[in-house]
Formats: sequence, C-alpha cells, structure tokens
Amino acid sequence: MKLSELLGFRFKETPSDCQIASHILMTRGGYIKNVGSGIFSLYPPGKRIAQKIERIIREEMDAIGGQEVLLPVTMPAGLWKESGRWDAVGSELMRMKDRWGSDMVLGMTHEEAVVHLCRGAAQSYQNYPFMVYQIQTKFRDEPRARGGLIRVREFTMKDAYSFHTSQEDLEAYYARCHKAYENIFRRCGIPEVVSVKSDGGMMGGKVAHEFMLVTEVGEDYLAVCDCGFSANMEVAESIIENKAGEDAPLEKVSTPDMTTIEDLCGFFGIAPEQTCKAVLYQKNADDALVVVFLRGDLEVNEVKLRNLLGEEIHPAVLEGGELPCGYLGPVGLKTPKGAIVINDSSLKGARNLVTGANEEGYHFIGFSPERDGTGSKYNDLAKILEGGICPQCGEHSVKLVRGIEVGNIFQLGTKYTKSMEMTYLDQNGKARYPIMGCYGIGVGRLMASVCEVRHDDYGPVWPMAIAPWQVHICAIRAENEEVGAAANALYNVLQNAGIEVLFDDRKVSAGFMFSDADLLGVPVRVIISPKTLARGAFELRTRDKAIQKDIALDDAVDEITALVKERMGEFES
RNA sequence: CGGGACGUGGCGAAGCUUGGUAUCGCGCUUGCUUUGGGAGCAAGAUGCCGCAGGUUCAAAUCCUGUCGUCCCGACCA
Repeated sequence: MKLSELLGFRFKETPSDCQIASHILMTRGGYIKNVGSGIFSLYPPGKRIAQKIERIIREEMDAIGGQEVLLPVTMPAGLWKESGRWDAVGSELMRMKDRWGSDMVLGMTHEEAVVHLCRGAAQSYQNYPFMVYQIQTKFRDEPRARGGLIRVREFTMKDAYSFHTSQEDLEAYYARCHKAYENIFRRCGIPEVVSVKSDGGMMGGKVAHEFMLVTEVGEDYLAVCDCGFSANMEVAESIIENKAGEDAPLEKVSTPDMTTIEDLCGFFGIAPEQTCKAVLYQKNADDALVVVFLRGDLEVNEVKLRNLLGEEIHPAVLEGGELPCGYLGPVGLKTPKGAIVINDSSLKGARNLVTGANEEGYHFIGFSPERDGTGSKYNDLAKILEGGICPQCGEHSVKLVRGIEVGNIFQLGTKYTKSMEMTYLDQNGKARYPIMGCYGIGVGRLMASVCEVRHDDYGPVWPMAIAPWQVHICAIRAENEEVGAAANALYNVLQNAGIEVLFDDRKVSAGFMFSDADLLGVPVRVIISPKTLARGAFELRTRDKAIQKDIALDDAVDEITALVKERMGEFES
C-alpha cells in the first residue's frame, strides 16, 4: 500500500470530543471516525487491525473445535418472546417494526438465534458436544457510550456458544475456552489480561469469568490481592472482622437533626464503623421496600443484593413521612407492608454501635446486633473495601483497580434450551435439554485496549501480530531518482516476500512523514534518503525504539524479513 | 434518567457579556524556495455560525423550543 493512496488523514490537534489515549490516537491517526454516539466507522488501518484480531480469534476458536456460522443482526421479535427476553430486557434492546407492523429486534447477543439454528440440527446425543461461533455486528442501545471504542452501541463481537450433555462436559470445555482466550489476548499483544470471577448478570448461569485489562481508563472495578486473588468487585466477598468491643447497654439518646453517618460521628466522636445504617431499595416506585442494614462505613453492593433477591432493584424513592429516614435502625423497626429486611454480614459480631431508633430525632447507642435482635441471618451484601480482608489469603491486602472487560465466558446452563424447547434424545431415548456455555470478545474494544496499553506520546505502538502493516518504508525525498528507485525496489521485493508494506512515497518533509508513521504505529520502519544511500545503507528503526541502526543494502531484505518474523512470534507463547 | 459542558469551513479555536461586513491557527489547492522530527514565502478555495421559531431596521450574538455530541453519575448479558 502506498501512503499517497491511503484513504484517511492524520492530524496534530487533539479532537475536542476525545478523552482517553486510544480514542485520541485512533482518531488522530485516521483509524476511526465517529458517526453518532457510540457508533463508529473504520478507515482502512482500523479495519486491517480488526481483521488481524479476528484472524487470531478464528484460529483459536477453530483450535478448540469451533465451527464458524453467521446469525442475523435483525430478528423477528417472536424469537425473543420465546426466550422471555423480549420482556426481561429493557431498552438496551433496539426494537422496531417492519413494513407489515411486525415487531423486530436488532441482535444484542445471539442465544436465541443460535438455539434456533441448532435445535433442529442436534437431535441426538451423538451430535454433542459442539461449539459454534460467529464474528458479527451487535447493537446495544447503551444509555451512555464513552471512551471511543471502549464502550459503544454498535460493535463487532465474536460470540461463541457450546452445547453439552452434562455439566462435567461443559466445565471441561469451559476450561479449554478459558485457555483459548488467554492465547487470544496474549497473541494480540496484551498478555497482561487477567481473568476474574464475575457476575452472570442477566445471562443467567452461575459460573462466569471476565477477562480484564487493568488500566485506569477501565470502567469496572476489580478486587485483587498479591496472593493471586482477583474478582470483579461486583462479586468479591466482603469480609469484615468486628473487634470484640465492650457490651454497653442499649440506650436511646436525643440526636436532633443528626440524619447522616457523618453527623453521628461528629456528634458522638466515633468512627463510621461504629454505626449501623439502613439503605432502602425497591423494585419499582410503588413496590414493597427492601431494607438493608449494614455497618456505617460500608456501601451496599447492589449486584449482590439483586442476585440474592433474584430481581431488579433500585434505590428507593420515598414519599415524605413514610419512614423516619435518617433515624432508621433494626430495633423496633415498623416495616411497611411486604417489606423485606436484610442484614449485611458486617453486623455479625459487631458490638456497641450507634443506630437509628426509628423515631425522629433519636438514636440508640450500645447497639449489639446479635444481642438486640436483628436475628442471626446475615448475607454478604457489602462492597469490598480497599485494604479489606482478602477472601483467599485472609490478609488485609485487597486492592481495588480499574479494568476494561475485553472478553467474558459464561456457563449458561439450560436457560435458553429450556425456554426455547431445544432437546436431544439420550442413549435411553429420553428427551433432554442441552447445557450451554457462551463466550464473547469485543473486537473493537480489544483493539482500543491494545492501544491503551501499547502507545507513547506520538501514537500507538502496535504489536506485529495485529499491526495494520508490518513494515513502513519512509522514502525521504522520493523525487530524488536514487531514493525513488531504491525505495520502490525494496517495496516490491518485500511485498513479493509476503511482507505487508506501507510505502510513504509522498513528497513531504521528513518530520511530517515521521509523525504520520508514529501515528500509524507500524512496528518496523525503514528510512531511505539521500543521506542513508550516501553511506550505502537503509536505516532500520522499530516503533518501540528498541532498534535503530543502519542495514546494508544487500542484507536489507533478509534482515527486515527476519525481524518481522521474530516480532510475529513475540507474543506467541 | 439526574447533573454539567458544548455545537462557528475537513480539524482545533476566537467572536456572544454590550446585536451592525465571518476571524485566527492547522489542514487543503497553485507556484517558487526548502529538505532527517509536523519547513518558508506568495496567491487561492472552502461557512444557511446545528436546526426551527421569536424579538429587532438588523441576530453567530438576545429569548423559546428542538436535535446532536462529550463528561460525571445512574445503568450495563
């Protein structure tokens, strides 16, 4: 490819709408163009990187027996009514009507379509297990796109679905897929991706892992520990050790206008962990309340609460006067009709706390949950704390870090095969529901993630395996006959050797050329100019600055080819 | 859905408070010079100032509405 013919342009200024490095550099470098909120077009360099990532994904999916298929983007709503998700999923699902007035959806994930595809085609136990995958467009009407390609509404995703006749078989395959995912991220040049336990969310199913790239621009919080523990903060167990403090008597005291934990701490001169607070939730505005009691220094982990209750919940919005808000406590709480009261495990073993007296202007001091009647039932509902106790090693060593979710894997179970009546006959001729797993990777997000981790001030530093081109020839003063001839010759020979070459044949200044080259991030750069030719050489530079040297004209092709080959293997194992 | 910011040539911005000929830099075109980290000079092209109403002799500027984008939060398979 000659750079003079490449569609797109590169520029100096930081676009006003961009905040994070990958978004800035990929916009400035002519990889992507924003079309609407969370919707992007790719210019050729972006498309080439995406294709290389997809190639790696295909190789790894094929290596674990995957069969590539293609499912539709647009589906009749009936499929989604079958699975129940037409009602269960909210407005992230893009719905529309066709010309006949029939409800249609844009696929945000393809469990329905894949079950539809497979249910007639795998009716015998002998067809199992199998895995199918596709690389295709998803549309999710996210409430808020952000960070360039990190969180978008339309994106290319590899989604895979496996079908099994036993939980053991699913688990064994899940492990193979986990390994394949490690291979994919490593080969794409980000071996630092870690897998963490995660919440199954609306996918259903119990076991799930997310593959996370730890970086400050990530949207998820991870709880990690030097002992090797790592989990999405959403599922990380919060372990609280309460000190065996004194067992003071329960006593009601006047606390006018003390409605926050901060107020109480100031008033009594105590720390937040010596208080017990109430947090209120409900499903919808008029539904029954869910009251969660927990230690005052902690926050409710709403994902845990949702999983416990098995339904959506939102912070409660109370009409005035229903409850003495600011003065709620477990002792003598008069719960409204149908309310659910739940105690967080942080109250277990706690003593001598300050908590609301359920009466405007009064709190109890000397509250000991177990003695004073919260009951003995506790649930893990709090967010894990920075510096909290690690569930794996037991030390106060938990760190919270941010990460980008570049992939995920779920053990789905029979949720979709049951709801959509996909069955096979087992050895005994009995109809059974296959057990499913599903496995996703966002291609564009992966591309942006690599850029986040592999860039410098001047542009991306693409790993060879996914770089848009392998070698970038800069012909400085290409109109010089000697330079032009040498550059053209090298370009042709390298291309014939199977190398992907970008040839900057433009008549622009050296600085301009180098800046563009930096933004295009091609790992190997060859500079040809009257200067280099005068000393009988080309100049060889790597984008990561590891190599900068002259190479003799005669050895150039061999040396460049060898370097490309070496770099291709950089992240192979 | 709450809170905030912003829509002015392809890109980045100024102008708006206090209405009066559309401004600067980058990029683009042509020519000459230059030639190893975004070169210099000269001449050019490119705007329904997001859109729609309103106020006014006159609106990029004031008012109302609307559409869109970004950021924080809520949400997120």
